[in-house]
Order: sequence, then C-alpha cells, then structure tokens
Amino acid sequence: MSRAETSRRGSRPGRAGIRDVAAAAGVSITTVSDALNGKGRLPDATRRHVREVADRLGYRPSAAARTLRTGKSGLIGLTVTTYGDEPFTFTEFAYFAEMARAATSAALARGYALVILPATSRHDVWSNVALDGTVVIDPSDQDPVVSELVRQGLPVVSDGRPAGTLPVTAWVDNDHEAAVLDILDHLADAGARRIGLLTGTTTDTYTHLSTSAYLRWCERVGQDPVYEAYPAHDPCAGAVAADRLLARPDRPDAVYGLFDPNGTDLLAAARRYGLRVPEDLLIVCCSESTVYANTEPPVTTLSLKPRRIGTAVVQLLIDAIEGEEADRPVEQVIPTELFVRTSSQRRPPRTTVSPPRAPEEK
Amino acid sequence: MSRAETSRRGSRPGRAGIRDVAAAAGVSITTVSDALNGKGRLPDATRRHVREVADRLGYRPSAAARTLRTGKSGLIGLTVTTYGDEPFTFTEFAYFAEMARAATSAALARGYALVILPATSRHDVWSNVALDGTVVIDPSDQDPVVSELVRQGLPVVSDGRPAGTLPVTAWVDNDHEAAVLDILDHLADAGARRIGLLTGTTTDTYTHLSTSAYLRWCERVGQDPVYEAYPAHDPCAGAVAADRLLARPDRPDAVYGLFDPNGTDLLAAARRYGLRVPEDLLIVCCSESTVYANTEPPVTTLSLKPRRIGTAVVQLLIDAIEGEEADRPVEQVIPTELFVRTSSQRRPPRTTVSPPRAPEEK
DNA sequence: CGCGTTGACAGGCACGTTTCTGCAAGGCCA
DNA sequence: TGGCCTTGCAGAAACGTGCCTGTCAACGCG
Repeated sequence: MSRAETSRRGSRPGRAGIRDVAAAAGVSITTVSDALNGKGRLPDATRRHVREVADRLGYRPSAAARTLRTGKSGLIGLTVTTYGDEPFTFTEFAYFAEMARAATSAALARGYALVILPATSRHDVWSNVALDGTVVIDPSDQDPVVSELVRQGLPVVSDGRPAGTLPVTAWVDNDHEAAVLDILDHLADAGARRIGLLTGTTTDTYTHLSTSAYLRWCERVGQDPVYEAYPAHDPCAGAVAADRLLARPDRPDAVYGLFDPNGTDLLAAARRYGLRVPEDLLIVCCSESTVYANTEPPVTTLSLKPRRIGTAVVQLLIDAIEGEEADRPVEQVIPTELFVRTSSQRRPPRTTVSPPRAPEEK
Repeated sequence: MSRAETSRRGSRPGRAGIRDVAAAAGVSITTVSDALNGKGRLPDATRRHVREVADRLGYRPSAAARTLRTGKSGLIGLTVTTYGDEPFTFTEFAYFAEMARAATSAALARGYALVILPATSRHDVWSNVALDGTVVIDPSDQDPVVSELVRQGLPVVSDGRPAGTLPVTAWVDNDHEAAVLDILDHLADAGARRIGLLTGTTTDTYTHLSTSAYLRWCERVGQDPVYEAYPAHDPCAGAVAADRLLARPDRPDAVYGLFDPNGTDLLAAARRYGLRVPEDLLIVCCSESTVYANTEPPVTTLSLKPRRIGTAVVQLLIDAIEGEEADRPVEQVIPTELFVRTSSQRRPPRTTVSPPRAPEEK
C-alpha cells in the first residue's frame, strides 16, 4: 500500500513530488495526475480530495519533467537584434519597450512566458532553453540563429517582413512605404516645398523601405532628395546629422526623421540656426514617446503601433504552436497612426494659457 | 552492436537524440555524454570523433531532459511590477529598458537567459517554468509570488531594497535619500528659495524614500514643503500635476520631478505661465532619457544608473545560484549620477551657434 | 605468474511527469 | 445467468539526459 512513504532518498525536503501526493491521498500517481489536470474519469469527490491534499503539501509539478514528457515548455523566445554587444539599440527604446510589454501580456494571457534571447547569444544558451516558438524582431538577411530554429521545425514569427528568403512561419509589419508617402503628402499639404529626410546607415528593412519610398516620392513630385544618413545606434550621431541637414545650402523647409530622438534633435538644430517651428521648418518624426506632446512646439509623430504589433506577433505564434501549421506564411499588416501636432501645421493652434495676441496670417 | 539504429518509433525525424549519436559513432551513450560535456576520461581521438558525429547529425541536447536531470535550467525570472494589466508603467520605460538590457547582457555572458514574468501572472505560468532564481524589480510589501519563490528555496535578488520583511537573498539599490538631498542642495546653491517636488501617489519604496527625504530636508532648512502627488502610471496625469504645482499661490522657484516625463511636463507648464527656465524656474528630474540633452533648455537629470543596477542584480543572483548561499542578505548600493544642464544653472552656458548677446547678470 | 592499478568504455538507474493499457467491480440487457 | 459496457482506478512504459557502477584488457611489480 505505502511503498513510497514521504519521499525517496535524494529528494529535496522542500519539494513534494507527485508520488508524495499520491501516497498522502491514498491513491495512485495516475489518479493524482488526472485529478490535477482535469483528465480521465474520476468522481468529483476523488478529484477534490486529491486537489486538497496537493494544496496542503504545497505540491508544484516539475516544469522540466512536464516539458520533457509533453514536448511543450510554454516558453516563447523574444529575439532582438544586437548592436555591438547590446541587445537593442537606444533609438528603439520606446518602440521595443512597448512592443515587449504588449507581447508579454498577450503571451501571458494564453499561458506562455517570454524569454529574452539576443540574436548574438552564445549557442549553448540557445540550445539550453526549450522553446515552443520564437518571435524575431526585424530579422537580418541571413540570421544563422533564425534559420537554425526554422530547420529544427520551430515556429518563427517575425516583427517586420523577413529580409531575403528567410522562411518564417508568419510575419507582422506596418506598411512603411505608405506611411512615408502619407507623411510627405501631409507635409506638402502644409506648404513644404523641399522635404528632407533623416535616415540611418543600417541595412534593416524599416530603414530601407522608408528611404526608398522617400526617394520614389521625390522622383514623382520632381524634388531633389535632401537627406542625411547616420548610424542610428549611436545616441549622439542623430543630433550631428540633424545639424548637418539644416546646414546644407539646399536647406529643407520640412524634415521627416525616421528615428525616435530625431524630433528633439531637429528642434535643437532648428534653434541653433534661428529657425522657427513650424513657421520656417516643419518637423515630423517616427516615435512612440510621449514627450513630443509637450515639447516646444509639440512635434507631429508617426506611431508604428508597437502594442498592436506585439500582440499580433504573439497571437500568430501561439496559433502556429497550438494549431496545425499553415502551408504558407501568414502576413499581417498593422496600420500606422499619425499624431498631427503643431510642428507640422502652418497655423499653430492657440495654446491654452498664453495671453491673447493679434491674429497673424501668413 | 546496432540495436538502436536511427531513432525509435515515436521520435521526431528532425531531432537526433543522444542514442542516435552513440549508434552513429559506434560508442555508448555514456561516452557521448562525457565527450560532449568534457567529463570522464577519454582519449582525445574519441572525443573529437564523437563531437564530429554529433555535429554531422545536428544533435542538440534536450534542454528539458538536461534540466530534469541536473536541476538547473539556466533560466532567470525577471519579475516586473504591474499596473493594471500591464507589465510595467509608462514612466519607467527608459529605466526598465536600460535595466533589462544590462541584465540580459550580464545573464547571457554567464550562460543564463531571462524570462519576463509579471508579478500578477497566472499561477500556472509561474509554476510552468523552471527557474534557477528570480530578479524582482521593486517588490511590494507582501508580494505573494516572491514569498512563495523564497519558500521554495529559490534565490531572489531585488532591484530596490525590499519593503517590509520580505526575505530576499540580496538586493541592489541606489541611496535615494542621499540623491534627493544632493539635488536639493544643488538647487539651493543655484539660488532656489522655495523648492517644489513632483511626486507619486504610489507606495513603492522609491517614491516613499524620495518624498520623505524631501520633507526632512524642508524641515531642516525651514522651508514649507510644496509638492504635488499624482498617479505615476498615468501618462497624462504628470502634465496636470506640473500645471497644478506652478499654479499654486506659493509657487516654487525650483522643482524636482521624481519621474521620467516630469522634465517635459514642467517645461510645458512653465511656458504656459510665462516662466523662463532657468531664470524664473529651476528644473531637475529623474530620468534616463537622452532627450533632455536637447530640450529647450537642456534639463538637468538624475540617473539611477540602471545599467549598473541590472548588471549587479544578475551577478548577485547567479553567484547565489552557483555558489553556496550566504547566511545573510547581501546589500549593494549603486551611486547615482547628476547630469547638470542649463535648467538648473542660474547662468546658462552659451549655446554653440546662437548669435552673441550682451552679457546679462541677474 | 598472481595481483593490484589504471585507462576506456558499456549498462543501467534515476530525474518527475504524462499517458496508454489493463483490471476489477457493478449495472444493463438478452 | 452470462456477456458486455461503463466506471474508477493502478501499473508501467516512455520522455532524453547525467552519472554511478561495473567490466575488461593492458601493464607494472614483487
């Protein structure tokens, strides 16, 4: 009857196993497992009794054993691109934080947890964690980690359409080209004659698509492109590039900055050159930061909706993990949102507390 | 000789097990395990041969099986406080992102990976992941999750000294009281006569310590406290609180804001009331954001050094995991850093490109 | 030549689950 | 009353490692 009394020789005293619960409840291991997992056919009395005994012993099933047996770990990798030896870059802070936050919530709601795994992780770390699938943020062209994960048969969903022929299970992205064209039209509508671009020297898809959309728009409307590119992972280089852009002989009268800090970079550069915003210079930048609602003047921003992207990526991944695999990759496009503020409007709206002034037409 | 040919019946074709490697190399399972893990006594020829065969078969040891056998998963929990149903709050974005980034790097360098686990996670998620230890960010007074982890014997290291009697293994924190006193002295040195505080309504340790240090400082120098408290997790409430603070009859001539967006909040409120910074109002806020280097004017910020905190927390945790447990909690204090900029200096330094003006003394 | 020693491997158990199979008891129907 | 289905549970086989124990040959030494 009681072969396994309390615990066997090597067991940690703090951890009760399923055997201990079975012995304490006077039932078999199978009955305990079925009672706790809601399986099998047991009368409610037995089920309740087993649950009660398990609670009393503080029983927690071993995640490792369960993973080994079922093949599911409940863990999702969150792979972030690395710049140098840092997991993510300064300019992506707000985007990444919001995206990770939403992804964490979405995963949690379906019983999964997120593991942060930089793309340049040592190989032993990657193989040391049992993943059910992976989210990849902006995968580079021939990421060895991603291709190996795919080769192992793990579902991979990427934030940003995969570069090259990376065979991901699904991807979620904005329509970056449409967003850029929309902003350029918005600036032109506000009276801009020569629109400049602050862009990056990196080769990621976002930078590439946005820049080429800008170049095509310039060609379409017959404007010479005016842009400065800088290494976006350098927190200081943006201010220098903004300065360079406004110092050019063909100084633009409107600028769109692709990265989060470009708004303050451009505002500072405009002040240095005595340019008024928005009278002399229209400014828009791509940012998720809330500071641009309170700058002087408030800056129009493009939001890539990282919350929706993070949620969508995780949903698609878990669908792929739990359901049967789709035969072809699922693609999902998340609309962007433009928060129009003073910096891109020719006639700034009156601020709340400022004293009344004579109306000025331009 | 070849009992286990390629794989047994149920095995996934993509995944080669240690048995397959042993069979392909013509050795036993023990020899494969020893050869790959650098244990046992094997001639180099055998070791190399086994490694080569394992590589050829694309063998990856099962993380779940290894965890089950060794009791170590190589996973560290990163527990973040939750506001509502969101893992972390808006005002902590930059701090959390930097801290998580540093923690991820530090963990990775020692072969560990981080799992994001909000404090309000469903219980099944917590017990479903095998953790070797946990980092807790600013643990609340009687966090049920933390106390249960401690009861299970898992090492727990907290960012922020634990409130109440939470028995953590170690903690890392800044000297928040000294930092606040330092800032207040700095503002007083710059000429401030009445220093206000923008603080939070939450009960976390950071807010509590900082506010009480402010109140004690006021008592010491004989100034009436002037402060406004607001729910820091609300992204809009900060601007309103800053406005309230400057609308008071006993309007302060200097303000320290405890949270990241307070700098722009205060700048915007100052503009609304026609106050010049720093001539009429000195501003300092606690922030890790780089935008304050380029605002108008640049804002003095206090950095809590989240990179150093994240690194230290992970180092202490892994030390506790791998070494023997210390008998008493290890405490580590990280110094803060004050980046003095124009907003807290009575005589602002000349900006680079601005036209020369007549020197003005005040 | 017997014997202890050492190198080089093989066998097999244990980690803690999940789950397939099986078995006894009882009710139902022909 | 016997065969069959249902109920309530137990036994035991995996899952894939790590590691402890054991075997066998070679070898030096008295």
